[in-house]
Amino acid sequence: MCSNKYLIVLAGPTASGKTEVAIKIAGYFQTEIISADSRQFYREMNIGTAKPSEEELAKAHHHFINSLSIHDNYTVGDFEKETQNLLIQHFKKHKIVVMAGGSGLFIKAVCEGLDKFPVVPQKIRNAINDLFKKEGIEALQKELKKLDPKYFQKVDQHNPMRLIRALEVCWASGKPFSSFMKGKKENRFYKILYINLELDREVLYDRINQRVDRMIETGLENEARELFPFKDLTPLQTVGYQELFDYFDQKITLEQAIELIKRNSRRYAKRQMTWLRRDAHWKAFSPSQIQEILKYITEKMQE
RNA sequence: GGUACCUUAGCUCAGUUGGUAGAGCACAGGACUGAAAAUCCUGGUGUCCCUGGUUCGAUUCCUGGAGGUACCA
Repeated sequence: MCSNKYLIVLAGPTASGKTEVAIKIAGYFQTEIISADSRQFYREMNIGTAKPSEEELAKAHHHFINSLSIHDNYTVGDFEKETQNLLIQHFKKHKIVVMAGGSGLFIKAVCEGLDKFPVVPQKIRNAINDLFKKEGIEALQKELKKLDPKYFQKVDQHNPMRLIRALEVCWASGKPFSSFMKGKKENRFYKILYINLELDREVLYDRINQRVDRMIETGLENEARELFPFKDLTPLQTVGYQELFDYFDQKITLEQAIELIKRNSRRYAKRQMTWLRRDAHWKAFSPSQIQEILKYITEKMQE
């Protein structure tokens, strides 16, 4: 397919400098930014998600940031759909757009598409969660083995979330989960440039640790305290909040919570890098190589 | 200054009746199609403080250092 529309995907681990680089790219090409940071969508979460500041948000239009409440139910499927609609509109007038974020699955959904699965009523998920709570993972394994033996062979059988997800689709549709999996990549109507920000591990970890200290200084504890009543909501299953919730519950001290936020952020960054590593299409830059990045994009668009 | 105890992985420590060692955490690698900042799997990374002695062989026993902790002066 021939297209002169370009989606610039800017990824990289947390604290690698995506926000700043994305704003510079958007500024240079006079375009907008689509966020692919699944936690920055939520209005109620600010400091802990390292959301762009007011000042940064004013420099470029950011889509999806502050678009949701923590009380909303939102899935990566919704994100894929909304982003496609947005891109259709956007590319009518513009040639290029930037998508920046660290949520690998969300990026994949936009770039390659997800298979279509039936909508699962909340009741069904609750029922399966109850089953898990009462009878353990063995019950989930047994049930999935029965309903979708093909996927059961493939799935990580020790991972309750994988099992629950597959089972809820089986229960909701009456068909095996694997029957919905076509595994075919979507042909997008735009071209995609994959850019990945990389830093030495030591430097990255140092940035993460310092950023956590800054979050604490700027009031993360108060932000988390206001969200404490909602600590069981999915959006709050997030590094930087769960640790403080444990502190509020007097399970750990504040100092311990801060150390854990740092550690869990480092681990999160490591998982992000693992996710990005599995595809070879990333072109790596350091966050300071703005000129090189702009040049790379410009050259690619002329090809 | 004296006495006692300690020194083993990045950290806290266990252990080796003398055959070069193992836990927790930290860390590393990986998986991952609607909970994804979630969830799950795998992995010990080492001048056993230094020096000399005994011994086939010393991280382990003995001498002498160095550093640390506690108590007594």
